[in-house]
Amino acid sequence: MSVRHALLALLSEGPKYGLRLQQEFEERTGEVWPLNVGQVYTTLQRLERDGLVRPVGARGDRGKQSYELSPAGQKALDQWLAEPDSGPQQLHEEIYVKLLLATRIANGDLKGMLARQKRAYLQRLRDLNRLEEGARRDGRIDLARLVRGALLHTEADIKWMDELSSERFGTEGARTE
Amino acid sequence: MSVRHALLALLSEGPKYGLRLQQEFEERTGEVWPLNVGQVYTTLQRLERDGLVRPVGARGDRGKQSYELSPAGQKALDQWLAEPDSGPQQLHEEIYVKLLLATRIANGDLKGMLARQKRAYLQRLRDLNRLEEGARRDGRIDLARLVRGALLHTEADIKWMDELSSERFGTEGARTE
DNA sequence: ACAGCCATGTAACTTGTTACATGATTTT
DNA sequence: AAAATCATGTAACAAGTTACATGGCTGT
Repeated sequence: MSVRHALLALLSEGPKYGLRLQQEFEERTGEVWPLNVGQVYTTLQRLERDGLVRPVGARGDRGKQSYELSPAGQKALDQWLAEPDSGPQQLHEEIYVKLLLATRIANGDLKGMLARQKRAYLQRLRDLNRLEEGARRDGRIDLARLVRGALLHTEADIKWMDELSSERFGTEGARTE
Repeated sequence: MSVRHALLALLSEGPKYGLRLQQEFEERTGEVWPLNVGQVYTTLQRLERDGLVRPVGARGDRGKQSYELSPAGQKALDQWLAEPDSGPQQLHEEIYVKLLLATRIANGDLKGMLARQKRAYLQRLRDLNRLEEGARRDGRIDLARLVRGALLHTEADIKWMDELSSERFGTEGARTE
């Protein structure tokens, strides 16, 4: 539901047309979250279907069709902002599944896998750091903040992997007693 | 793609039937990731469609239909395990969108929103801690590990929120100059 | 006139997800 | 025989995502 809400949020600043929404979105998230323009239109349709946005006025300038929040849409946005993040989804991430289940099957080299994974994460850390610097330099502070969040998550993942690495795995771990 | 791969991973230990897959999955992830049995069947169908698993033998015991990995399925699993986690998705999380876009619209009380959000996260932290303890006590170490991961992520999110809170927001922040 | 951008739109597909239906076997 | 449990299956939808089609305007 992220794109839906993102569009609502952008529209809360005033009516905007499709392409503009896409541009503003990418302005903020840029290379770390490219948004296909098509998705903006499909999402707008769905939002309209659900009565959260509505076309405003007739087509303008170059066939531009602006949309605005409906009262229901404003309400939905406020509600979304007010309620804390929805929780358990936190756990549905790929790396958890991968490492957890991998520890069970341990196809040959679990250590190798962990090492590879960690190397990739360290690389990502470096990339993100570079990205953050660049973003700050360019005054793209939304992007910088976003990247900062990704950085912290990546660090957390690395810590998690380290903890996993230092446990005893395999057939004799993973037992009750 | 998490459920798909999880099933592949479970099947790599040997042929299993639908309900059993669901049970083993929940044994490990339990309350933090309930998996509707129906989804196991739909996913199995899709995996079979893609040639990654195949029914093995005829129906047994109580109408049980076991499935096994095809060579292609084994290959897909190995590949998935070998390649590092796919990256940019890291950024598509709801809280990022919410806080980032919220800082722009600042509907009334941004501070309040951050505070509310943080309170919810601290609560989650407590819940997860309790859950982890319980899981360890019950010898459900996969669950414990999973929860541990969620814990670290939650801590990272809190840290992120704290960093955001201590920035200057609103109209005069967020500028290039 | 032609290239290229602006802008909208859509058909198609994927995964996740749920509610519900169905039949077979145990248990009481 | 009724109730509970095991087990499979399906119809339906949401949201994300992409590749492609279309038309209008602008500059050369």
